[in-house]
Amino acid sequence: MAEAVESGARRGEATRQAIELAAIDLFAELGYNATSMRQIAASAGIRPAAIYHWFPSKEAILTQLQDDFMDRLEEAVDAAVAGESTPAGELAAAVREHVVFHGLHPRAAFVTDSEIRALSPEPKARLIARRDEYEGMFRQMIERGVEAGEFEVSNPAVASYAILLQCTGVALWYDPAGELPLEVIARIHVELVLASLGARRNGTGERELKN
Amino acid sequence: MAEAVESGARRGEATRQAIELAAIDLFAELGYNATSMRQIAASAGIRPAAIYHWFPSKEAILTQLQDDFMDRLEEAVDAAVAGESTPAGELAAAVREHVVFHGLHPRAAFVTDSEIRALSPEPKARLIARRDEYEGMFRQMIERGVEAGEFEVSNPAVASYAILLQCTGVALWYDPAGELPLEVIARIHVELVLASLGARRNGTGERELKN
DNA sequence: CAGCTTCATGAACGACCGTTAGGCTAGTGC
DNA sequence: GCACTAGCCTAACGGTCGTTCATGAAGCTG
Repeated sequence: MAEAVESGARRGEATRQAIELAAIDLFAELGYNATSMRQIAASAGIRPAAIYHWFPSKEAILTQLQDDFMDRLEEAVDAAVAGESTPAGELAAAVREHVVFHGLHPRAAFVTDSEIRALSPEPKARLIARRDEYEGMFRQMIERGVEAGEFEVSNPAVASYAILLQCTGVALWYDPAGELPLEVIARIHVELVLASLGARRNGTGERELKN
Repeated sequence: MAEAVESGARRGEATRQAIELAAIDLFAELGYNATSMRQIAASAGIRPAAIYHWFPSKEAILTQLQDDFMDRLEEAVDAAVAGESTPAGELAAAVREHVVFHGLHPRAAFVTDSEIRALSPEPKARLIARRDEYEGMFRQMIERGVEAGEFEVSNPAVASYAILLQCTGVALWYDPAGELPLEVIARIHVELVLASLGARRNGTGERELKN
């Protein structure tokens, strides 16, 4: 017994995860540039030099976190959309999943969003391209909804920006210990989004408006 | 004649403005923590030590910029709302002005929003309180609109978060050289917001939906 | 011109940064 | 038991940071 992590113990891959967890919390709280490798190491229970056994640089930690977040976000939203057949149904499912995912991983979401500018040109361009592609998925759902007569909106691009901004922002204010469960918050956002697009409320699987 | 700013010239208050302008651009582009006093000084055409004649610290520059932005934003929105008589009219005017103001001052908006965490506890609490108060103004307009039967919304607090996030986000993507004029973007957001709240389109001064 | 204030300078301080070099040690493969 | 590697360490590197200090030119006041 007693495999407890002692001072100086070797933990292998567990160390890598400890580094990532420490980095996500510190980056989210202090910002990437205000966080030092020494802080990350201390929070992970190792010495600064040990980080370089797992990551080639500080920036590599950041890009790893951001790539992981985008991977899992895209996977979750793709899966949610796959079960729908109409543009309105797809968008409702995508919005719901986007909100829930951001509520479950607020720090990773925040770090991915707000630390884009901390990246050097190449990874920066890569991440921006990924987010543009993700936004394009929402815009296309809106455009298809307009063509199908399900939505009525002046400008699908502006609408997609507005939708993603308000839903992503849930990561900024949602409190797991607060009054509103995440599922309720997600449902409210689906209502707001569909209403903003002038969606008819018929057969999209939506519940009643009143609480 | 020739009062041109030479190397080593004394510019008095103009130096203060040069520092603020340089800081706003650099903070917005690189982030507060990634921007050095030496960069600000170089961009303002002075030596680092001269900054300390106008500001007691680096953080004081940031708080000055943030306070100025909030002052002018509140003033602009208050003035816009003052001319309206119904909750829906007030909210429409507030959204319009909020969007326009953020489109006109995107860097200041971005610095105010995203560098809250760079502040030390006391100024941080002050700025958060100010933003909470500003958000409360929007929430109250929504609540009054619900009471007056003009809006239909599950949760006014969540709605106000959603509205402010999508409108504030305009500062992140609006391009003055792009296709859409700021006034059009503002109008689209008024449409989206009013629609999301289930507002009736009667006598709120709104134009037609199409185009 | 004398005295004072304003505005800016060059030089330097101690602190902390990301990163690296090199060594120790526990565990594995033979 | 011996070589080898993975994992982590201590120590230190060169560099940059925010800030301070002493100094002085320029301009106002009398």
